[in-house]
Amino acid sequence: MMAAGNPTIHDVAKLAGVSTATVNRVLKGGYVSADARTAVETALKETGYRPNSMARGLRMRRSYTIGQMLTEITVNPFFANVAQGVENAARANNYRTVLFNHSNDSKRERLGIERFIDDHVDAVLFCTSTDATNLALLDRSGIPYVELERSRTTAAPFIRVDNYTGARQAMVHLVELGHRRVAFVGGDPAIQLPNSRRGYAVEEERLNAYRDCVQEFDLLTDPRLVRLGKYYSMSDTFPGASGYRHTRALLELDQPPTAIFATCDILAAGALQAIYDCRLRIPEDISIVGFDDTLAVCLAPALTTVSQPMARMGAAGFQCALDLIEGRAPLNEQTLPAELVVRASTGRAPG
Amino acid sequence: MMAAGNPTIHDVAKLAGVSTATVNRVLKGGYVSADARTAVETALKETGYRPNSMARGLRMRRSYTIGQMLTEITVNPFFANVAQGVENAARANNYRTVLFNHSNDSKRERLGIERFIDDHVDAVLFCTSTDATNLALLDRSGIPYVELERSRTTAAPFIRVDNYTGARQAMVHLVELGHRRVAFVGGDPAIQLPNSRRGYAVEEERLNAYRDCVQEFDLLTDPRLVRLGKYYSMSDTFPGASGYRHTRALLELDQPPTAIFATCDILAAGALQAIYDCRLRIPEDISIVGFDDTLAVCLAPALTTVSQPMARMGAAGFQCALDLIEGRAPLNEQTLPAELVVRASTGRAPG
DNA sequence: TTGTATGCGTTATCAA
DNA sequence: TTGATAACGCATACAA
Repeated sequence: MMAAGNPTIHDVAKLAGVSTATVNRVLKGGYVSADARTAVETALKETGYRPNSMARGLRMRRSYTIGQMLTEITVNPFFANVAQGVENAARANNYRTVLFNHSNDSKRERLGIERFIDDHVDAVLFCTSTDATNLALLDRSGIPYVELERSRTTAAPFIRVDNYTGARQAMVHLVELGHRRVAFVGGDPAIQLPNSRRGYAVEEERLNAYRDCVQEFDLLTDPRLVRLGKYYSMSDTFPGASGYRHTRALLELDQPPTAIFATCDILAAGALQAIYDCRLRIPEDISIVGFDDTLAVCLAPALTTVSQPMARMGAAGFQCALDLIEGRAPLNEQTLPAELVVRASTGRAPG
Repeated sequence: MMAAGNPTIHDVAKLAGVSTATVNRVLKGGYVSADARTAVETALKETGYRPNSMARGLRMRRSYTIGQMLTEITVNPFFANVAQGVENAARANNYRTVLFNHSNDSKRERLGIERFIDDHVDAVLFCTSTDATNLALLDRSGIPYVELERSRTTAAPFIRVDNYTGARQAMVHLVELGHRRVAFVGGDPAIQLPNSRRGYAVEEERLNAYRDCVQEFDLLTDPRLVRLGKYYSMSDTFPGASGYRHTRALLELDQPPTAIFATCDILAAGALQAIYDCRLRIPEDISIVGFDDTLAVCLAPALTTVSQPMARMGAAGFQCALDLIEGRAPLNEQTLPAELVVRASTGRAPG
């Protein structure tokens, strides 16, 4: 029924008794007589013809592939969710995606970008990039890119989340529950990789929201309540180890906090373990809010957290990339909202 | 310095003053004079030439791409870990991978396979496949495939994990801690998708290990202690919801178990929530063991679990695929060990 | 309305 | 040791 290998457009043409140009016309739309059309259509069915994407890519000088550079899909589910959002949008537009995880290693990222260039990806999406000089490689190859979550450059479109407002919701929620001694466990703006000059840094926004709320609602001010570090570790066996350590330290304070705002679910997971070890009860003894909404539903108790629109961010990123590919000019910056999801880890302040 | 677009092998040839054939020879190895070689090498450097993978793929009738069909990367971290293992092995062999998630929907899987065929992937890896008739599509296109974790066919290479021995370790561990009333919360062999005739089914193996140990160690036999269902739900907001429900039911028994073997970390996460709600203490009041080692380290308390060699499984799967592609005959079946990791959720039986 | 012919960038055969 | 050339499968300009 079928020759060796997959049928080509030539096979279809021969079977239908027309030229490849005619087959192409019924495929892509164009002037075709009714007779020719039906002949081609039956031939199409008979052969089960499917175009060869490499040949098409070569001819069209377009691979219909976009590269996704991720920090590390296995370490934080955040990335899997973003990737999924990109993937779905891409599929819907007949695009495929190729992933690469750089593990926050700029050299690895460079390798990945070179791979992407070899693959002739039509664009690349970063979530997130480590280094502006790597991005320059893409500029040199004329490959457009967009940045998600964090940005290293001001030229490329940037999809961000409103971390400030999201973090603020978390704090307001705690204040409304009567908490006045609230700790912050989160990313250290200082140790983050060099950012662009856009003026938004994930860490700063979250920390600023905390500090502003401490002021505004006249909460307890104590520098020991603010614990900065990394969101998760690539090297520890447990990525949330630092959340654990910070929380242990907080609980050993003469006056421990009644609530902790851990600005990443992974950090919050570590915090939950520390609290468990100290035999404290959540939320009766202490409340905790996370950020991201990744692990949150899986933890015990289910975590109140600031939910990031991961899939939407991915989809928006893909749309920007497609605009760039097709010569349209996307917004240089888009801000998506984050929203507090209240679950079981927050309650009225004790005492 | 560089013309529009990426440099081609022609650009290199012209710059070096040789033919493309000579450039190809220095690239791929062959008889080249010292003079020509140095000329080409400098031209290579100067242009920053990188071969066009689509042109190569077209010419070689090989895409250097393998398709990865996953159940759903965002629902169970298991898949992200397997995918990562595949990815790393693939990169090391100059292969790239393309992912597709079917969400246990056989129609979606079919769509994905058709995509893979269009992409002319050289092979596909399933983790896991839903339907043997979908696999037949690949047979028809002459695309080899391998199955990971579960198999629907006996023809394709199959990489499996020794679930029986893994589960047995968990049970023995509990027995050694003095538990005699042990519950099983796990997958129902009956509701699983139709399996191949290989005689191993993940669910059966785990359940059999449980049952054998109950017999062998003379543990309490009570049908109410065995709770079967799905490992995780795609539709609930919390994939571990059924673990929660089963555990609640178990705790309401007149004689609740002193230990629960939940054969998936997601199920175990639900169990932990139920136990937390009931204000029981782990492991003082009740012990719990999971399976997979995905969420385990993140839970409170850190979960004792049977660790699956996810990355190894992915790497082995890729190796099989490569063997198939290059005409070697890989083992038809490979069994990888699973190993108990003891953490904080298991302790001596109370009382 | 249809067919012919060419090129996309590689690889590899063959003749020189 | 080297270069001209053909072919992979598709899309399309141009001719008919």
